[in-house]
Amino acid sequence: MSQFKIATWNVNSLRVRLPHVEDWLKRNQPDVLALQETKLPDADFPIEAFHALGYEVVFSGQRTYNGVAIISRGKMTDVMTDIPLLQDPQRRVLWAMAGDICILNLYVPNGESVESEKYKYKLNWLHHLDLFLRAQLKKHQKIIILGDFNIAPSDLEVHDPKRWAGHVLCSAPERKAFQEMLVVGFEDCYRKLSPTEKGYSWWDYRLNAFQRNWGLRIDHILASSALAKSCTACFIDKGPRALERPSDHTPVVAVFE
DNA sequence: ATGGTTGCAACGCAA
Repeated sequence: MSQFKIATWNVNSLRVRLPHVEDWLKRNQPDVLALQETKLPDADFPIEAFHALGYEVVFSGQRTYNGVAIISRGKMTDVMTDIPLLQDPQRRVLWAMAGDICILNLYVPNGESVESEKYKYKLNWLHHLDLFLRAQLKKHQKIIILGDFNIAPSDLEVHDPKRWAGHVLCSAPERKAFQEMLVVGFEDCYRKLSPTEKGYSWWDYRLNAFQRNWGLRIDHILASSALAKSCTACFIDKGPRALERPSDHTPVVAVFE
């Protein structure tokens, strides 16, 4: 493999965003694209649209909420849709191998607010993810974790840190859980290549947040140490967020060579 | 910046 281009995009309904995704694939030609919030039951997944563009697909969906998919140029094997020991009816996890690289596509729970039961669910979910990652790192050298983490890892990833201080997506326990992933053996590709740049991947639909650049960087691509060495680029493509009827997230891309 | 918008699907829930 000379070059491997991988991207993540929370599309907030694949039914609505399929034209954007098709157009983006044609223009950007990634080897792998991980999607979150497809909001589609598996029976309704637009398999043919991706085959027509020369891509294989695997997906784990549900009606109305959540749903993840991996779009890949090459065949995928060893597909898993759940974190062991985490009984979760919500479809948020998709693991697959593409060649010798393990891909883990995540739609981490949002948490709603730090007072919410959903926040407890988020932290428990992240704890089980940590256990799973430790186990997988013992078996595999090359792992990429990517998706909507619903965590802004530091104040550098927040347009207005004072307004967000202590709130969900920015709270200390969430940031600790993210930091733990780096400690066990992953690197944040965007931060590795752009140590001080303020780039966001999500902007609220309300109050013209995108036009005002009131955003957060909550969509991430993490690479295991063995792979991170070969990451030559990682960038956020703001283009799709500026289209008519956009997702509230925009794609994040990483290149390995 | 404590209101506001989007998607789903049904007039509320999740983000």
